[in-house]
Amino acid sequence: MQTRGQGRRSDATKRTILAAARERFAVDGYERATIRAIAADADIDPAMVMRYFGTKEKLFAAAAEFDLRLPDLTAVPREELGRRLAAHVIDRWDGDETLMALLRAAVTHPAAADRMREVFAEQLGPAIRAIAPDDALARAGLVATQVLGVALTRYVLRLPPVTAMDRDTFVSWIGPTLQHYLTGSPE
Amino acid sequence: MQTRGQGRRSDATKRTILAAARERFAVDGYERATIRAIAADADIDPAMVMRYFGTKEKLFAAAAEFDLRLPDLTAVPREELGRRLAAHVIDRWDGDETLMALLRAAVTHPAAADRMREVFAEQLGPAIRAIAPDDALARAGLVATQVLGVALTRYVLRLPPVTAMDRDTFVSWIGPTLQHYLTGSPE
DNA sequence: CTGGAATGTCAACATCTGTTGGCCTACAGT
DNA sequence: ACTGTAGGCCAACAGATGTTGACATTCCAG
Repeated sequence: MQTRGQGRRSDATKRTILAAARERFAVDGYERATIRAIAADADIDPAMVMRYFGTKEKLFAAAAEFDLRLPDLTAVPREELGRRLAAHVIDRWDGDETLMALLRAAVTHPAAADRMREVFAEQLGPAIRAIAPDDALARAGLVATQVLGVALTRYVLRLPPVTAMDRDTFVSWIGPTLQHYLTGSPE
Repeated sequence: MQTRGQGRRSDATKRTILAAARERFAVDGYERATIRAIAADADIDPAMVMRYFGTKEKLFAAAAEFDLRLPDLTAVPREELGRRLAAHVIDRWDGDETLMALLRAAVTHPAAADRMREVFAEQLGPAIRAIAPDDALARAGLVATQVLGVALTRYVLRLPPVTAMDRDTFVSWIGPTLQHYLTGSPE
Protein backbone atom coordinates (compact mmCIF):
# COMPACT_ATOMS: atom_id res chain seq x y z
CA MET A 1 0.00 0.00 0.00
CA GLN A 2 1.24 3.45 -0.85
CA THR A 3 -0.26 6.53 0.66
CA ARG A 4 2.32 9.27 0.27
CA GLY A 5 4.13 10.93 -2.62
CA GLN A 6 2.36 11.53 -5.95
CA GLY A 7 -0.64 9.41 -5.04
CA ARG A 8 -1.78 6.30 -6.86
CA ARG A 9 -0.58 5.69 -10.35
CA SER A 10 -4.19 5.48 -11.46
CA ASP A 11 -4.81 9.06 -10.42
CA ALA A 12 -2.93 10.21 -13.49
CA THR A 13 -5.13 8.00 -15.64
CA LYS A 14 -8.19 9.39 -13.97
CA ARG A 15 -7.08 12.91 -14.73
CA THR A 16 -6.39 12.02 -18.35
CA ILE A 17 -9.86 10.58 -18.67
CA LEU A 18 -11.43 13.61 -17.05
CA ALA A 19 -9.64 15.99 -19.39
CA ALA A 20 -10.76 14.02 -22.43
CA ALA A 21 -14.29 13.79 -21.05
CA ARG A 22 -14.49 17.53 -20.46
CA GLU A 23 -13.44 18.22 -24.02
CA ARG A 24 -15.81 15.74 -25.56
CA PHE A 25 -18.77 16.82 -23.45
CA ALA A 26 -17.95 20.43 -24.30
CA VAL A 27 -17.80 19.84 -28.02
CA ASP A 28 -20.49 17.21 -28.48
CA GLY A 29 -22.90 17.52 -25.57
CA TYR A 30 -23.94 14.67 -23.34
CA GLU A 31 -25.52 12.26 -25.79
CA ARG A 32 -23.02 12.50 -28.64
CA ALA A 33 -20.02 12.24 -26.35
CA THR A 34 -19.56 8.49 -26.22
CA ILE A 35 -17.54 6.64 -23.67
CA ARG A 36 -15.66 4.98 -26.48
CA ALA A 37 -14.67 8.31 -28.01
CA ILE A 38 -13.56 9.70 -24.67
CA ALA A 39 -11.53 6.58 -24.00
CA ALA A 40 -9.94 6.78 -27.45
CA ASP A 41 -8.96 10.41 -26.87
CA ALA A 42 -7.39 9.43 -23.58
CA ASP A 43 -5.75 6.42 -25.26
CA ILE A 44 -7.30 4.12 -22.74
CA ASP A 45 -9.66 1.19 -22.80
CA PRO A 46 -13.35 2.06 -22.46
CA ALA A 47 -13.64 -0.45 -19.67
CA MET A 48 -11.22 1.63 -17.58
CA VAL A 49 -13.59 4.56 -17.76
CA MET A 50 -16.32 2.41 -16.32
CA ARG A 51 -14.02 0.99 -13.67
CA TYR A 52 -13.01 4.41 -12.42
CA PHE A 53 -16.25 6.31 -12.77
CA GLY A 54 -18.88 3.59 -12.66
CA THR A 55 -21.26 5.07 -15.14
CA LYS A 56 -21.46 7.69 -17.88
CA GLU A 57 -23.69 9.82 -15.71
CA LYS A 58 -21.14 9.83 -12.88
CA LEU A 59 -18.32 10.54 -15.29
CA PHE A 60 -20.20 13.60 -16.47
CA ALA A 61 -20.83 14.72 -12.92
CA ALA A 62 -17.12 14.49 -12.21
CA ALA A 63 -16.18 16.28 -15.43
CA ALA A 64 -18.70 19.09 -15.00
CA GLU A 65 -17.72 20.08 -11.51
CA PHE A 66 -17.89 23.77 -12.06
CA ASP A 67 -16.72 26.78 -10.14
CA LEU A 68 -17.65 30.28 -11.31
CA ARG A 69 -14.70 31.59 -9.25
CA LEU A 70 -16.56 34.80 -8.63
CA PRO A 71 -14.38 37.51 -7.11
CA ASP A 72 -15.35 39.06 -3.80
CA LEU A 73 -17.89 41.57 -5.03
CA THR A 74 -18.17 43.33 -1.66
CA ALA A 75 -14.65 44.64 -2.23
CA VAL A 76 -15.59 46.30 -5.52
CA PRO A 77 -16.74 49.95 -5.67
CA ARG A 78 -20.48 49.90 -6.15
CA GLU A 79 -20.50 51.75 -9.45
CA GLU A 80 -17.97 49.36 -10.96
CA LEU A 81 -19.81 46.15 -10.16
CA GLY A 82 -21.26 45.68 -13.62
CA ARG A 83 -18.05 46.17 -15.58
CA ARG A 84 -16.12 44.03 -13.14
CA LEU A 85 -18.57 41.18 -13.40
CA ALA A 86 -18.70 41.40 -17.19
CA ALA A 87 -14.91 41.35 -17.39
CA HIS A 88 -14.70 38.42 -15.02
CA VAL A 89 -17.19 36.39 -17.00
CA ILE A 90 -15.43 36.83 -20.30
CA ASP A 91 -11.96 36.29 -18.85
CA ARG A 92 -13.12 33.23 -17.00
CA TRP A 93 -14.73 31.55 -19.98
CA ASP A 94 -12.51 32.37 -22.91
CA GLY A 95 -10.51 29.19 -23.07
CA ASP A 96 -12.19 27.10 -20.40
CA GLU A 97 -14.39 24.43 -21.81
CA THR A 98 -15.98 23.29 -18.58
CA LEU A 99 -18.75 25.83 -18.91
CA MET A 100 -19.46 24.78 -22.46
CA ALA A 101 -19.59 21.17 -21.36
CA LEU A 102 -22.05 22.02 -18.64
CA LEU A 103 -24.13 24.30 -20.83
CA ARG A 104 -24.29 21.95 -23.79
CA ALA A 105 -25.24 19.07 -21.57
CA ALA A 106 -27.68 21.06 -19.42
CA VAL A 107 -29.78 21.86 -22.45
CA THR A 108 -30.66 18.26 -23.20
CA HIS A 109 -29.83 16.33 -20.05
CA PRO A 110 -32.08 16.84 -17.03
CA ALA A 111 -29.40 15.94 -14.48
CA ALA A 112 -27.06 18.49 -16.02
CA ALA A 113 -29.80 21.12 -15.92
CA ASP A 114 -30.20 20.42 -12.21
CA ARG A 115 -26.51 20.99 -11.72
CA MET A 116 -26.68 24.23 -13.64
CA ARG A 117 -29.46 25.44 -11.37
CA GLU A 118 -27.36 24.42 -8.38
CA VAL A 119 -24.36 26.35 -9.61
CA PHE A 120 -26.39 29.49 -9.87
CA ALA A 121 -28.24 28.95 -6.64
CA GLU A 122 -25.06 28.25 -4.67
CA GLN A 123 -22.56 30.56 -6.31
CA LEU A 124 -24.21 33.45 -8.12
CA GLY A 125 -27.12 33.78 -5.71
CA PRO A 126 -25.08 34.29 -2.52
CA ALA A 127 -22.57 36.58 -4.23
CA ILE A 128 -25.36 38.86 -5.28
CA ARG A 129 -27.14 38.66 -1.96
CA ALA A 130 -23.99 40.04 -0.39
CA ILE A 131 -24.12 43.24 -2.40
CA ALA A 132 -27.83 43.62 -3.11
CA PRO A 133 -29.94 42.15 -0.33
CA ASP A 134 -33.17 43.54 -1.82
CA ASP A 135 -34.61 41.39 -4.55
CA ALA A 136 -31.39 39.42 -4.61
CA LEU A 137 -33.12 36.46 -6.20
CA ALA A 138 -34.67 38.42 -9.03
CA ARG A 139 -31.43 40.29 -9.63
CA ALA A 140 -29.50 37.04 -9.78
CA GLY A 141 -32.00 35.72 -12.31
CA LEU A 142 -31.61 38.79 -14.48
CA VAL A 143 -27.84 38.59 -14.32
CA ALA A 144 -28.11 34.96 -15.32
CA THR A 145 -30.17 35.80 -18.41
CA GLN A 146 -27.50 38.15 -19.67
CA VAL A 147 -24.47 36.16 -18.62
CA LEU A 148 -25.71 32.83 -19.93
CA GLY A 149 -26.95 34.59 -23.04
CA VAL A 150 -23.39 35.68 -23.68
CA ALA A 151 -22.07 32.20 -23.02
CA LEU A 152 -24.64 30.70 -25.36
CA THR A 153 -24.22 33.06 -28.29
CA ARG A 154 -20.46 33.53 -28.01
CA TYR A 155 -19.17 30.11 -27.07
CA VAL A 156 -21.83 27.64 -28.12
CA LEU A 157 -23.78 29.05 -31.05
CA ARG A 158 -20.87 31.26 -32.12
CA LEU A 159 -22.99 33.98 -33.66
CA PRO A 160 -20.50 35.89 -35.79
CA PRO A 161 -21.16 39.42 -34.51
CA VAL A 162 -20.80 38.17 -30.95
CA THR A 163 -17.61 36.23 -31.45
CA ALA A 164 -16.16 39.13 -33.42
CA MET A 165 -16.56 41.58 -30.56
CA ASP A 166 -13.33 42.15 -28.64
CA ARG A 167 -13.08 41.98 -24.88
CA ASP A 168 -13.15 45.67 -24.08
CA THR A 169 -16.02 46.56 -26.38
CA PHE A 170 -17.86 43.68 -24.85
CA VAL A 171 -17.32 44.86 -21.31
CA SER A 172 -18.41 48.36 -22.28
CA TRP A 173 -21.73 47.09 -23.56
CA ILE A 174 -22.52 44.30 -21.12
CA GLY A 175 -21.13 46.03 -18.03
CA PRO A 176 -23.84 48.69 -17.82
CA THR A 177 -26.53 46.07 -18.29
CA LEU A 178 -25.24 44.01 -15.36
CA GLN A 179 -24.81 47.21 -13.35
CA HIS A 180 -28.45 47.98 -13.97
CA TYR A 181 -29.58 44.50 -12.95
CA LEU A 182 -27.44 44.64 -9.81
CA THR A 183 -28.11 48.12 -8.52
CA GLY A 184 -30.87 49.69 -10.63
CA SER A 185 -34.64 49.43 -10.59
CA PRO A 186 -37.12 48.56 -13.35
CA GLU A 187 -38.48 51.41 -15.41
CA MET B 1 -55.22 11.97 -59.02
CA GLN B 2 -56.77 14.52 -56.76
CA THR B 3 -55.44 18.06 -56.67
CA ARG B 4 -58.24 20.21 -55.29
CA GLY B 5 -60.23 20.38 -52.07
CA GLN B 6 -58.53 19.57 -48.73
CA GLY B 7 -55.35 18.30 -50.36
CA ARG B 8 -54.06 14.80 -50.13
CA ARG B 9 -55.23 12.62 -47.35
CA SER B 10 -51.63 12.19 -46.29
CA ASP B 11 -51.21 15.90 -45.62
CA ALA B 12 -53.11 15.45 -42.40
CA THR B 13 -50.73 12.67 -41.40
CA LYS B 14 -47.78 14.86 -42.26
CA ARG B 15 -49.10 17.60 -40.03
CA THR B 16 -49.65 15.14 -37.19
CA ILE B 17 -46.08 13.93 -37.52
CA LEU B 18 -44.73 17.48 -37.60
CA ALA B 19 -46.62 18.41 -34.46
CA ALA B 20 -45.31 15.38 -32.61
CA ALA B 21 -41.81 16.01 -33.90
CA ARG B 22 -41.83 19.63 -32.76
CA GLU B 23 -42.88 18.57 -29.29
CA ARG B 24 -40.32 15.81 -28.99
CA PHE B 25 -37.47 17.91 -30.36
CA ALA B 26 -38.47 20.71 -28.00
CA VAL B 27 -38.54 18.50 -24.94
CA ASP B 28 -35.69 16.11 -25.67
CA GLY B 29 -33.36 17.84 -28.10
CA TYR B 30 -32.20 16.35 -31.37
CA GLU B 31 -30.45 13.19 -30.22
CA ARG B 32 -32.91 11.98 -27.60
CA ALA B 33 -35.91 12.60 -29.79
CA THR B 34 -36.11 9.27 -31.58
CA ILE B 35 -38.07 8.64 -34.74
CA ARG B 36 -39.79 5.79 -32.96
CA ALA B 37 -40.94 8.04 -30.13
CA ILE B 38 -42.21 10.69 -32.50
CA ALA B 39 -44.06 8.08 -34.51
CA ALA B 40 -45.57 6.61 -31.35
CA ASP B 41 -46.79 10.06 -30.27
CA ALA B 42 -48.37 10.54 -33.66
CA ASP B 43 -49.81 7.01 -33.49
CA ILE B 44 -48.15 6.13 -36.73
CA ASP B 45 -45.60 3.66 -37.97
CA PRO B 46 -41.96 4.85 -37.86
CA ALA B 47 -41.61 3.87 -41.50
CA MET B 48 -44.21 6.50 -42.41
CA VAL B 49 -42.01 9.20 -40.96
CA MET B 50 -39.19 8.10 -43.20
CA ARG B 51 -41.46 7.87 -46.22
CA TYR B 52 -42.69 11.40 -45.81
CA PHE B 53 -39.55 13.16 -44.63
CA GLY B 54 -36.79 10.94 -45.92
CA THR B 55 -34.43 11.32 -43.04
CA LYS B 56 -34.29 12.48 -39.43
CA GLU B 57 -32.31 15.59 -40.42
CA LYS B 58 -34.95 16.60 -42.95
CA LEU B 59 -37.70 15.96 -40.47
CA PHE B 60 -35.98 18.26 -38.05
CA ALA B 61 -35.50 20.90 -40.72
CA ALA B 62 -39.21 20.78 -41.47
CA ALA B 63 -40.18 20.89 -37.80
CA ALA B 64 -37.84 23.72 -36.92
CA GLU B 65 -38.93 26.11 -39.62
CA PHE B 66 -38.90 29.17 -37.50
CA ASP B 67 -40.25 32.68 -37.87
CA LEU B 68 -39.51 35.30 -35.25
CA ARG B 69 -42.53 37.27 -36.52
CA LEU B 70 -40.86 40.49 -35.62
CA PRO B 71 -43.20 43.48 -35.81
CA ASP B 72 -42.36 46.39 -38.08
CA LEU B 73 -39.95 48.23 -35.83
CA THR B 74 -39.80 51.31 -38.05
CA ALA B 75 -43.38 52.05 -37.02
CA VAL B 76 -42.49 52.10 -33.32
CA PRO B 77 -41.54 55.36 -31.56
CA ARG B 78 -37.79 55.30 -31.12
CA GLU B 79 -37.83 55.47 -27.33
CA GLU B 80 -40.21 52.53 -27.07
CA LEU B 81 -38.19 50.13 -29.19
CA GLY B 82 -36.68 48.23 -26.28
CA ARG B 83 -39.86 47.61 -24.36
CA ARG B 84 -41.74 46.70 -27.50
CA LEU B 85 -39.11 44.18 -28.51
CA ALA B 86 -38.96 42.69 -25.01
CA ALA B 87 -42.72 42.34 -24.91
CA HIS B 88 -42.80 40.77 -28.34
CA VAL B 89 -40.20 38.21 -27.45
CA ILE B 90 -41.92 37.03 -24.33
CA ASP B 91 -45.38 37.01 -25.90
CA ARG B 92 -44.10 35.16 -28.91
CA TRP B 93 -42.38 32.42 -26.97
CA ASP B 94 -44.59 31.73 -24.01
CA GLY B 95 -46.45 28.71 -25.31
CA ASP B 96 -44.64 28.12 -28.60
CA GLU B 97 -42.28 25.20 -28.49
CA THR B 98 -40.69 25.72 -31.88
CA LEU B 99 -38.04 27.99 -30.40
CA MET B 100 -37.25 25.51 -27.69
CA ALA B 101 -36.90 22.79 -30.29
CA LEU B 102 -34.53 24.90 -32.33
CA LEU B 103 -32.56 26.06 -29.32
CA ARG B 104 -32.22 22.65 -27.72
CA ALA B 105 -31.14 21.13 -30.99
CA ALA B 106 -28.84 23.99 -31.98
CA VAL B 107 -26.75 23.46 -28.91
CA THR B 108 -25.66 19.96 -29.85
CA HIS B 109 -26.45 19.62 -33.53
CA PRO B 110 -24.28 21.55 -36.00
CA ALA B 111 -26.95 21.75 -38.68
CA ALA B 112 -29.38 23.20 -36.19
CA ALA B 113 -26.79 25.74 -35.09
CA ASP B 114 -26.43 26.79 -38.71
CA ARG B 115 -30.13 27.33 -38.94
CA MET B 116 -30.12 29.36 -35.75
CA ARG B 117 -27.44 31.63 -37.22
CA GLU B 118 -29.53 31.93 -40.37
CA VAL B 119 -32.60 32.93 -38.44
CA PHE B 120 -30.73 35.73 -36.78
CA ALA B 121 -28.91 36.80 -39.92
CA GLU B 122 -32.06 36.89 -42.02
CA GLN B 123 -34.66 38.06 -39.54
CA LEU B 124 -33.14 39.93 -36.62
CA GLY B 125 -30.28 41.48 -38.60
CA PRO B 126 -32.40 43.25 -41.24
CA ALA B 127 -35.01 44.39 -38.72
CA ILE B 128 -32.31 46.10 -36.73
CA ARG B 129 -30.57 47.51 -39.77
CA ALA B 130 -33.82 49.26 -40.59
CA ILE B 131 -33.84 51.22 -37.36
CA ALA B 132 -30.14 51.46 -36.51
CA PRO B 133 -27.97 51.51 -39.61
CA ASP B 134 -24.80 52.25 -37.64
CA ASP B 135 -23.22 49.20 -36.12
CA ALA B 136 -26.33 47.22 -37.00
CA LEU B 137 -24.43 43.96 -36.88
CA ALA B 138 -22.94 44.52 -33.45
CA ARG B 139 -26.27 45.75 -32.11
CA ALA B 140 -28.02 42.68 -33.47
CA GLY B 141 -25.44 40.53 -31.76
CA LEU B 142 -25.95 42.25 -28.44
CA VAL B 143 -29.70 41.96 -28.72
CA ALA B 144 -29.23 38.27 -29.45
CA THR B 145 -27.18 37.74 -26.29
CA GLN B 146 -29.94 39.14 -24.13
CA VAL B 147 -32.88 37.67 -26.01
CA LEU B 148 -31.45 34.18 -26.31
CA GLY B 149 -30.27 34.41 -22.72
CA VAL B 150 -33.87 34.92 -21.71
CA ALA B 151 -34.99 32.03 -23.89
CA LEU B 152 -32.34 29.79 -22.41
CA THR B 153 -32.85 30.56 -18.75
CA ARG B 154 -36.64 30.90 -18.84
CA TYR B 155 -37.74 28.19 -21.23
CA VAL B 156 -34.94 25.67 -21.36
CA LEU B 157 -33.03 25.71 -18.07
CA ARG B 158 -36.03 27.04 -16.17
CA LEU B 159 -34.05 28.91 -13.56
CA PRO B 160 -36.61 29.51 -10.83
CA PRO B 161 -36.16 33.28 -10.40
CA VAL B 162 -36.50 33.74 -14.14
CA THR B 163 -39.58 31.61 -14.60
CA ALA B 164 -41.16 33.24 -11.58
CA MET B 165 -40.95 36.73 -13.03
CA ASP B 166 -44.19 37.94 -14.53
CA ARG B 167 -44.49 39.45 -17.96
CA ASP B 168 -44.64 43.10 -17.02
CA THR B 169 -41.78 43.03 -14.55
CA PHE B 170 -39.80 41.26 -17.17
CA VAL B 171 -40.46 43.85 -19.81
CA SER B 172 -39.54 46.61 -17.37
CA TRP B 173 -36.15 45.07 -16.75
CA ILE B 174 -35.24 43.71 -20.18
CA GLY B 175 -36.76 46.57 -22.17
CA PRO B 176 -34.18 49.18 -21.13
CA THR B 177 -31.35 46.77 -21.87
CA LEU B 178 -32.57 46.19 -25.40
CA GLN B 179 -33.20 49.91 -25.78
CA HIS B 180 -29.59 50.53 -24.85
CA TYR B 181 -28.31 47.94 -27.31
CA LEU B 182 -30.48 49.36 -30.09
CA THR B 183 -30.02 53.07 -29.65
CA GLY B 184 -27.31 53.67 -27.05
CA SER B 185 -23.55 53.66 -27.15
CA PRO B 186 -21.00 51.78 -25.02
CA GLU B 187 -19.77 53.50 -21.90
C1' DC C 1 11.61 -14.55 -5.01
C1' DT C 2 6.64 -14.72 -4.45
C1' DG C 3 1.86 -13.89 -3.80
C1' DG C 4 -1.73 -10.81 -4.07
C1' DA C 5 -3.60 -6.59 -5.15
C1' DA C 6 -3.83 -2.87 -8.46
C1' DT C 7 -4.04 -1.80 -13.53
C1' DG C 8 -4.96 -2.70 -17.86
C1' DT C 9 -6.86 -5.54 -22.11
C1' DC C 10 -10.22 -8.13 -24.86
C1' DA C 11 -14.35 -9.78 -26.37
C1' DA C 12 -18.91 -10.05 -25.77
C1' DC C 13 -23.82 -8.86 -24.08
C1' DA C 14 -28.30 -6.72 -24.66
C1' DT C 15 -30.44 -2.83 -26.28
C1' DC C 16 -31.50 0.96 -29.00
C1' DT C 17 -30.86 3.65 -33.20
C1' DG C 18 -31.96 5.24 -38.18
C1' DT C 19 -33.28 3.16 -42.10
C1' DT C 20 -35.06 -0.21 -45.73
C1' DG C 21 -37.92 -3.35 -48.49
C1' DG C 22 -41.75 -6.27 -48.88
C1' DC C 23 -46.47 -6.86 -48.13
C1' DC C 24 -51.28 -5.72 -47.23
C1' DT C 25 -55.41 -2.62 -47.65
C1' DA C 26 -58.53 0.78 -49.51
C1' DC C 27 -60.03 3.48 -52.88
C1' DA C 28 -60.32 6.42 -57.48
C1' DG C 29 -60.66 6.07 -62.42
C1' DT C 30 -62.00 3.29 -66.11
C1' DA D 1 -65.78 -5.55 -61.69
C1' DC D 2 -60.76 -4.52 -62.46
C1' DT D 3 -56.71 -2.38 -61.74
C1' DG D 4 -53.20 0.81 -60.47
C1' DT D 5 -51.64 3.49 -56.97
C1' DA D 6 -51.22 5.95 -52.67
C1' DG D 7 -51.31 5.09 -47.85
C1' DG D 8 -50.09 2.26 -44.16
C1' DC D 9 -47.90 -1.71 -41.50
C1' DC D 10 -44.49 -5.30 -40.18
C1' DA D 11 -40.15 -7.38 -39.66
C1' DA D 12 -35.64 -7.01 -40.25
C1' DC D 13 -30.88 -5.00 -41.05
C1' DA D 14 -26.43 -3.00 -39.76
C1' DG D 15 -24.22 -0.19 -36.74
C1' DA D 16 -23.43 2.09 -32.41
C1' DT D 17 -23.91 2.43 -27.40
C1' DG D 18 -23.40 1.63 -22.26
C1' DT D 19 -21.94 -1.90 -19.62
C1' DT D 20 -19.96 -6.39 -17.87
C1' DG D 21 -16.98 -10.28 -16.80
C1' DA D 22 -13.04 -13.08 -17.69
C1' DC D 23 -8.32 -12.90 -18.50
C1' DA D 24 -3.51 -10.84 -18.70
C1' DT D 25 0.04 -7.74 -16.93
C1' DT D 26 2.50 -4.75 -13.68
C1' DC D 27 3.92 -3.55 -9.29
C1' DC D 28 5.27 -3.65 -4.63
C1' DA D 29 5.31 -5.53 0.24
C1' DG D 30 6.72 -9.66 2.74
